[in-house]
Amino acid sequence: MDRVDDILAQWNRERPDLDVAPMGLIGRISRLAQHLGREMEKTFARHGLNYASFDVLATLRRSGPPHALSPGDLSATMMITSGTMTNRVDQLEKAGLVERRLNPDDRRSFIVSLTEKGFATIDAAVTDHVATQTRIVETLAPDERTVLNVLLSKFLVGFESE
Amino acid sequence: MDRVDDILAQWNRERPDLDVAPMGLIGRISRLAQHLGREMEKTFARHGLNYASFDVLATLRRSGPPHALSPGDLSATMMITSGTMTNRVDQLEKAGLVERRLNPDDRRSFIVSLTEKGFATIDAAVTDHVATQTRIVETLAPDERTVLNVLLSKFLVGFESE
DNA sequence: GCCATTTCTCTTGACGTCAAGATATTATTT
DNA sequence: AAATAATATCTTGACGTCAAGAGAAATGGC
Repeated sequence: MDRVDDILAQWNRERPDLDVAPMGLIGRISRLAQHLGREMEKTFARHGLNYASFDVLATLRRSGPPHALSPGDLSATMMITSGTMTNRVDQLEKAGLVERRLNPDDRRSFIVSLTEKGFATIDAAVTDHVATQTRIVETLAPDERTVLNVLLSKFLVGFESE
Repeated sequence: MDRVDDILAQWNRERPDLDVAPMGLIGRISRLAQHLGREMEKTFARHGLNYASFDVLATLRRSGPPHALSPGDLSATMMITSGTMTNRVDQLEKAGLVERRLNPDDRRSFIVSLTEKGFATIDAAVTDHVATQTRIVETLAPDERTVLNVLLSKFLVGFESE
């Protein structure tokens, strides 16, 4: 029994002609994402980051050596527009966590690469981040997490294949 | 196999010391919420609304007659700050969808109520919205939706009880 | 009854995002 | 070789959100 149940009960009373069960499923995912996001932000803040900057640094870090990608490559995995990517890189460059270099092969584009400071920052942050996440998912039993992952993945593939 | 799996594989290669399974679960919920949100916005736009305005109108509508609540009551169910609520009501008032009236019982607060136009707008929008949601969740079989709901609810309660 | 505290809403300034368009470069066609 | 189309990034202006704090009114303790 969560707050979404209350919302559905209200709809059933006021609009009995509607089958609002799908609203429950989608509402739970949305609200959960909101709660999770806020919890994650706390961890990021401890390292002087926010979700946006963590996302960029993490993508560079996990891409492996030489920890450098173009803005286009970066935004491909991030569900954001090019303008947003420009802004994110600007902030990180000011903070000295990444560098923008010319791409010798294509002068339209740049290469965004982790600095030493950026590498150290993201390595510490991601360690902390995983610890936070591990604590959070302990609400669910291991086999529940497995089932949840399978269902979410199936749901997600429907969007990503479009 | 979704894009989150690719991300986890990268982390396993670059940071084998970390157990990133929790990141998969949380990442899927976040990405799904983002996809779902964008899909919902399309429906709202057809009725001249966005997520923010739909949310307010829907809360007033499902609260039942007289379809009126204070800004405080409204924001209690909406996970937003008071400043955000002020802005939302301002926009809706400009559009003629809600009215702000004095609360005779407490002169610190107002009563936000649906106008006739607001009522008609949200009734049409929510009908359309539920249709969209119904289509979206059809990716999953009915019993899969049931299981997913139970697990998400359990996860959600952990946050809401804090 | 009075004062401190709490409650409720609004204001301000900053931030992250997006859509649309501008600019520069590369790729393709003719 | 020139003209056209496609690509990669950045710029601009608008929007929604939040945190922090202000102002007004209600509440509780003395």
